[in-house]
Amino acid sequence: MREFILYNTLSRKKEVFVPLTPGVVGLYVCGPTVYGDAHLGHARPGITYDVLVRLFRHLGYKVRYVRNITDVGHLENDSDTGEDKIARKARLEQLEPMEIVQHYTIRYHEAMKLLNTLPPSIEPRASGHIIEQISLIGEILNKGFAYENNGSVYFDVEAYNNIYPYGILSGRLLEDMQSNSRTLEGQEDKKSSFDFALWKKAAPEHIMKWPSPWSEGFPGWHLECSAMSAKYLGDNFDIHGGGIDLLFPHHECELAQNTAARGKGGVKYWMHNNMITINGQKMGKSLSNFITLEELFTGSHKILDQSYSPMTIRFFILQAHYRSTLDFSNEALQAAEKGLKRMMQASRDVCNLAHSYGAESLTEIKEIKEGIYSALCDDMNTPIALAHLFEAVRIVNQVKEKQSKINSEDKETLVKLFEEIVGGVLGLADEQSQSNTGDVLNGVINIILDIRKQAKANKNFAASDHIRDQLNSLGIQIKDTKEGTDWSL
RNA sequence: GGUACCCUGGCCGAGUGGUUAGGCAGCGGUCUGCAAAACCGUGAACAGCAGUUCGAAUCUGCUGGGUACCUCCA
Repeated sequence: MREFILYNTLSRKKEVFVPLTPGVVGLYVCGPTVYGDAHLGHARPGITYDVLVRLFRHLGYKVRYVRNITDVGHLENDSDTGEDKIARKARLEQLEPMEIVQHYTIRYHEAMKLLNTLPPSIEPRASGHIIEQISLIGEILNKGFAYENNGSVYFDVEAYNNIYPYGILSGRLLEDMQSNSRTLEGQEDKKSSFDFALWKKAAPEHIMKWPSPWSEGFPGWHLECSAMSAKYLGDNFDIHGGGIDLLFPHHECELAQNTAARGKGGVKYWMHNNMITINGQKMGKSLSNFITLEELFTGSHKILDQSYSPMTIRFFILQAHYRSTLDFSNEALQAAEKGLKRMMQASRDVCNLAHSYGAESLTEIKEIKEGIYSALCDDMNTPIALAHLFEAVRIVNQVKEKQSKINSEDKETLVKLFEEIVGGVLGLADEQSQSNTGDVLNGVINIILDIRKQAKANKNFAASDHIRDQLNSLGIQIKDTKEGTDWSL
């Protein structure tokens, strides 16, 4: 099996990936808090970890991919009065919290499916794992790294920091943070502002609450990932992923909880995707400068010049390395759209290439293949892999245009590359296939094109142009090629 | 204020010491009744200054500009 290199946030270095169990990968990724529509920012981790999973499977690993749904415990802020995000949305829309959760979970799944991401192996919900979370709080309390106050339980960062280093993941020191902290309102229950809630006592009117040894309440946000990752992947597992904005405090707290309860962090490789920016600024809910995926797919947002297909978004994201920020702009999306179109055209053409017996083998093709694999296995460098794939596109086109020849073995290599890498690992599906337009429409258009062909043969260009214009006004594009006339909606 | 990161050609975006990234746009060409599309080819960059080095986009320092995290955020 080929060596796979992965950047580990914990060590701040690229490391050779060695799974805890040979041939098996356990991956946990922080999923969405379902209180709003998925936006372009959500597409980044969705696609990043999807490609990671696809790549591991392609390389022969068995992967268990766990991605949670946060449906409780995620507060608007860290003060005692901070409202649960979902409860708040439910109050505003006069719905049950679980109606909000159901609605946005379904919509999230739909968006992820359009982006051609594979579903996770397990998709646990925080509200379905209250028992596990309560039991984890008990362990942390027993070890002396948490305290109860007024029905709520808080993680004791200072006590923890006396034994284990708090801040190793995000690279900060508690002392630094203490000397530079802002004072927040409404934290009377906590010993220190760095302490974070493991269990919160719920107000009487609160719906999302469960009984516990301490109070009727609900679990803290950071707790769910510790509890659910351990449940489905074990106390030790290979990779924990998520957006880089979750590094602190979420992942730092998770690591602390794991260590406090079990004496070890439990995660071998921490992996973080970077942000998508808009005009150089992070795209996010709190900044309300985000574009939802639906708006992108339909073009219904004032800053969008046009709509962009899910695969365009996917391609756009894959053209940047996952650890780099990626700036959104119409220009960049349009460039991605055209590049993708060319890639997919070659992907379709490669199967129909005529190979020549006795044509010399192109060493370039082997180099391209090697380049693609080594790029993907070097911390999942998809932009480099795509660059090599575009070299393959050029070869396909040259053969297609009869500017060069290819033997059957090389052709097979190319076919496999497009199938297994473009379609399989990168997950770029062909959106242009006409199979879904219906046989009747296909037939009708073919009849019309046949009439136009006859008009052209008779040099009746007025008639042929008229047909073209009429079809155009219906949104059907006509392309005259050497082989005949292509059309697309 | 603390910590970290970034600044690459018109745009997006790879690249950690010496060789063409790639995509889009541009330009030149092929094809075509025309158009569109498609295809081929191609010029162009490393924020500024100083240093290390035989040699730096790549290492070091300074200056300028920007971003992220420190409160919820993918």
